[in-house]
Amino acid sequence: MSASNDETAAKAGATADRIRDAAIARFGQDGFGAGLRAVAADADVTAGLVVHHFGSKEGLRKACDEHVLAVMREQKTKALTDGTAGMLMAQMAELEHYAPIVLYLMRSLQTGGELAATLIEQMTEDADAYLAAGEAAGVVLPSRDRAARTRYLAYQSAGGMLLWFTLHGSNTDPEEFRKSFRRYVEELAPPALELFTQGLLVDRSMLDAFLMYVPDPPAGER
Amino acid sequence: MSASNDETAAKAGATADRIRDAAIARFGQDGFGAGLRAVAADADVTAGLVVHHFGSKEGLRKACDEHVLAVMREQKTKALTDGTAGMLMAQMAELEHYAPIVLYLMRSLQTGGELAATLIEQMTEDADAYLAAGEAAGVVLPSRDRAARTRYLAYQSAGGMLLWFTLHGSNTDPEEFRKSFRRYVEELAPPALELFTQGLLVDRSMLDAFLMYVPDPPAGER
DNA sequence: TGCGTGATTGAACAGCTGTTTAACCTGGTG
DNA sequence: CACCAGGTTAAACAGCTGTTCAATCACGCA
Repeated sequence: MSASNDETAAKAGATADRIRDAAIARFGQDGFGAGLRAVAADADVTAGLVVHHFGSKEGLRKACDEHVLAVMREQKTKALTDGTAGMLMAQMAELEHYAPIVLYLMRSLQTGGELAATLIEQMTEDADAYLAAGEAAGVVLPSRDRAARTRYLAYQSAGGMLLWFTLHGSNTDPEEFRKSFRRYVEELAPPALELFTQGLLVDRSMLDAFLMYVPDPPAGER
Repeated sequence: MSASNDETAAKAGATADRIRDAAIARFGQDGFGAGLRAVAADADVTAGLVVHHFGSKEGLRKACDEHVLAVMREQKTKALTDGTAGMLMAQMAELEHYAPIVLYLMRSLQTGGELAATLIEQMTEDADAYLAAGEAAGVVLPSRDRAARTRYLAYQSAGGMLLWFTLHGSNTDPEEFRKSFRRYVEELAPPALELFTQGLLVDRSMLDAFLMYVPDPPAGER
């Protein structure tokens, strides 16, 4: 009894999960404008069953968001960085298995919304901790406004990646997505590291010129 | 005769232009999923007239792209930079008048497509010339791979701005858009200039570590 | 064995989409 | 004046959208 109970519950949950996973993949590939019937067909069910399980299309997307968020939290513990360049590669390799979820995240960033805000908020928190540790260890230079610098770096790196995939991403094939991701890192990591290492300008004149227009961030109002 | 001829032609062209401008504004605010009837209503015409003038929705978008591109080219001559911080402000102030076009460009970046690719290509070219001039003038540090660095900077800055407006942009109101744009520059310009001035890392160890994984960009294959 | 509950389906719904068609109206031309 | 071209409109088209409804099916429970 309990066996068949579990089996039924498992099967029922399996169907809902299958629909959710199909929705994540389909939304990630075609955007959130994809129709319910397309998602349903991917999961070998009917459109009516999708709304039966998730109430509405918005409910389906909310379920997708929550699941992606759960996976992110689960993976976050493993991703505690150590600061070497090899870790970047390792993370990237691991990402390949989670390609649909990464694609969904990219589509969320592209569209906006709560998940996207949460994602970059979490990225900012992680980067802040990472940079603070680096600063304490003496490998990262101190900043006039560390929070502002972290936010800047988070927006730039996430936005740059988003733009890259918006322009060069063959979002239909996860295999192509994997290649595109590797090319992105290979092409943009060297100049990024060079910029982080040596900067761009030879002196402080432009920085000082701009600081004359705006008050010092930590001092002024707010 | 010629007067009424011109008047007729002007009126006819004016209607098509009015539809195009309405489409630019509407697409910029609601995205390219906006319906033809919404665009038509904004221009006080019928949906049928829109397709009569532009053939199809894709034709309408193509006309919008071309017009935006033309405005960009026209404005490009004025925007020849001089390298001071004040020029950034001036450009920004001028942008406020072109808010619908800037919004349309942002939406193009968000959606992808030919215009978006052309936009960042042009940004890259401009930045490359700008950086080369700065390098020659001795205010910009040389790079291991100047093209890669330029591409990196273009993607990062454009993508960061895109992401900013995707998350914080009240894309309905052009007034709100203006405020959002100012806040973006005020919040992100200081850390950007700081990064450009002093870099982020204290030494070359991370750069050297990464360069062990990939061949030197100018030397290796390609 | 029968009851009942939940998964699942197919059909129908109203509303929107881009596009087509026929008619209308206005203004310039022969 | 008649005529034709082109701007403009309202209506209709097929197709898609999310959602609803009734019916069917399978299975656990008493």
